[in-house]
Amino acid sequence: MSTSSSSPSRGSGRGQRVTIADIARRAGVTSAAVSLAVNGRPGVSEATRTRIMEIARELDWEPSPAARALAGAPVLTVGMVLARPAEVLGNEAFFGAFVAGLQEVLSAQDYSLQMKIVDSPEAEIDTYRRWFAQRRVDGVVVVDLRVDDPRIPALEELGQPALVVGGPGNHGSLPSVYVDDAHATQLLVDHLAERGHRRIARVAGTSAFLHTAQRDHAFLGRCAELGLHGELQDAGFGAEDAAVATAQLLSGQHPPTAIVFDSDEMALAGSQVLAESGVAIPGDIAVASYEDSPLARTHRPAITAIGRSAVEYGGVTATRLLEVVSAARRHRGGPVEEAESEVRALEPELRVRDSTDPSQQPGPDEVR
Amino acid sequence: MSTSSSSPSRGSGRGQRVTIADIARRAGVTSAAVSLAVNGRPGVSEATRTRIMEIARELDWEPSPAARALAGAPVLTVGMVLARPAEVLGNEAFFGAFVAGLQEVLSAQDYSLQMKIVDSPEAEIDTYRRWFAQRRVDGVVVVDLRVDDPRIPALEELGQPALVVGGPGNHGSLPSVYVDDAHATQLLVDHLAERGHRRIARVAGTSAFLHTAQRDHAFLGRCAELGLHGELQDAGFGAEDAAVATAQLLSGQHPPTAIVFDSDEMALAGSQVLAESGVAIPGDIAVASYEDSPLARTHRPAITAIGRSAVEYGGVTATRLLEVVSAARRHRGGPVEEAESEVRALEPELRVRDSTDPSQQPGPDEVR
DNA sequence: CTGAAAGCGCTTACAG
DNA sequence: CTGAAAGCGCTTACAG
Repeated sequence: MSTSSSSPSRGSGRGQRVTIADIARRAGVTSAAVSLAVNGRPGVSEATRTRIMEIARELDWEPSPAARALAGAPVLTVGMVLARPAEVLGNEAFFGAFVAGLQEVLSAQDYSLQMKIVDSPEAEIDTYRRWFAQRRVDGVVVVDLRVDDPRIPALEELGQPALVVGGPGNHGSLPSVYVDDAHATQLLVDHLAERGHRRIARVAGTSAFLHTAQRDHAFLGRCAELGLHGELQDAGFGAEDAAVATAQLLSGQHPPTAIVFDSDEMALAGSQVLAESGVAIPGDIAVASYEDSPLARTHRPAITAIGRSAVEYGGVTATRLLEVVSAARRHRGGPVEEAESEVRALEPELRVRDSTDPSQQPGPDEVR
Repeated sequence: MSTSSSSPSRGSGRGQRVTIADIARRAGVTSAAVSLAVNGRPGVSEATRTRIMEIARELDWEPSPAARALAGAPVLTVGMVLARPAEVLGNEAFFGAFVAGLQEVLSAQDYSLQMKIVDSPEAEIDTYRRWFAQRRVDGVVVVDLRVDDPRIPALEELGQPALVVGGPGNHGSLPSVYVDDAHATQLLVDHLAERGHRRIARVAGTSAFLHTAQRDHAFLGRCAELGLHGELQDAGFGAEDAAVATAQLLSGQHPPTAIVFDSDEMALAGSQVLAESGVAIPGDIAVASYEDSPLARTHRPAITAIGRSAVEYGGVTATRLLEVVSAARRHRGGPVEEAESEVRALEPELRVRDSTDPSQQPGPDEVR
């Protein structure tokens, strides 16, 4: 089969990319038919579709995302922008796993993820505006939801597919997925109460984040319900702030007998301070974390933590975002579907370890 | 100024996007002139260029990446694919900071970063192939360099802009950036030798990685030069493997008096094992890490570590990749420039702390 | 179910 | 320095 049959390539043919025109020529159909065939759309018979697909594979054809996008098709990319100090990303066990979960689902649907790090909410909003104006993305996922988040009204006004990670509530008319922080809080408090603790402190991360506020609220609420003394101690995010907060708790009039930290990093830093001060864990003070990680497991005592399966959380998020994107595509311009606009991604789970319960033996699931 | 002057929009004008044609009409020039003007290319007078730019801003014009790409311009995106278990990303302080450093430089040049997580080197190579075939990216950055890395020949064959992070050496004909692991190793060993240690162990990560092999080699070499007893203990990456390796070292005939770990996570896990076994740090055994992090600082004793400024490393990488991309664009098809094809990104720096030297007082730089 | 055409929004030679 | 045109590789109505 000689490939050089017709039309000597006009112009300076560099690269000589395979296009649907090449496939059409070989198959003896028009390029429109090829388009329908490879996109699995009705309009061609099953027989020709099969033939076209075979030729496409034979020719090693790869669709041109640029051409597709220019012609109005989805660009098969979703975006996520992060407005946090760069270094923080590396210090959180949660984030990498969440991204991995996102990627897994997106890749399976041939979608890619575009990420950008900026240094302010304004820059973040501006990025959304430009991404959509340029048609760089089909939708975005919004993380680090804040209590009074300026991104929500901005995205509502843009009217483009966006999925909010966080809640419940506070996501305006945008669809969202969330993990129930109130429930996680209850699991922790109840567990500690069962172990006989009456004075519990919570070392909390940045209060601007919605989930921090929700944890605070649930914490104080649950403590009140159970007749416990609940104490809040603000800290930024990060090891050093947590260490300072822990030291402060120790120096108080009536130090707590249990401390709950907002992340694994904070719990580890706090535990160091306790150990250094000669405080036994959990003998004198019990320790627990809202975030699990390998270090939380290998630490001695191993740290009781909430497991959230960040990978799964990411997966649910991606799945939902893709739904939102295709729904928006279906009825363009129409309002985003209201039904089920808020989805609980997964259930938090309490992993009890030595730091709150010395009787715990590392089970087989801890060994890997 | 009425906007409705000419040509009633043909077709079903939805969205009514602003294009260079609109700008051209307003400016009384051709759209080609607009293209030249907004791309800062010669061919239009300074006066018209200024006028065009003003109109573009007035009209809120955003270039269409799809149209640009289709017409042959760069797509302003670089890619990075990761073939590691998803969860690992979250557990390493290095990675997030590295990505942040990349982003910072890329964003400033209006480039974006596309990331993908896959589960094998084959899938990674396949991703490169498709990315370039589809013209999704202008170039890629290759991380986690392995000793005998199949990606190198694959990328050489593709002949597309790619920058290898790692080395020195082992990057074939591709350009690379690296941090001198041999030097870092020497800093660590020399420091421990100065403190009087004669039996030093190194708990090493996955030996498939080139930098692990280079550290191994440098470690044994430097120990030999100084007449020390150097011992290698293999471990995967991650807390649990490091804990096991540390326990093994302790149970040996002649336990070392100092242990160097390949990452902060490993050093923390190993330190736990030591503490649990009643081994004093640094009294009985000194501990050091190839990777610094907030937890390494807040740990007690604070852990001596190599500082690499992952953010800066990422920045240098991005800068170099952009150079490679534009060089490739300049002389298309021609060979990639050979000169300076291997760049040392930055100098490792030893941060001495209590875990090797109890006399260290936390300096003002440790407080933040 | 299939064919021929217009159009997406740019860039790039190529004449003037 | 400027104008008119072709072309990048698809998709999408619109006729047959």
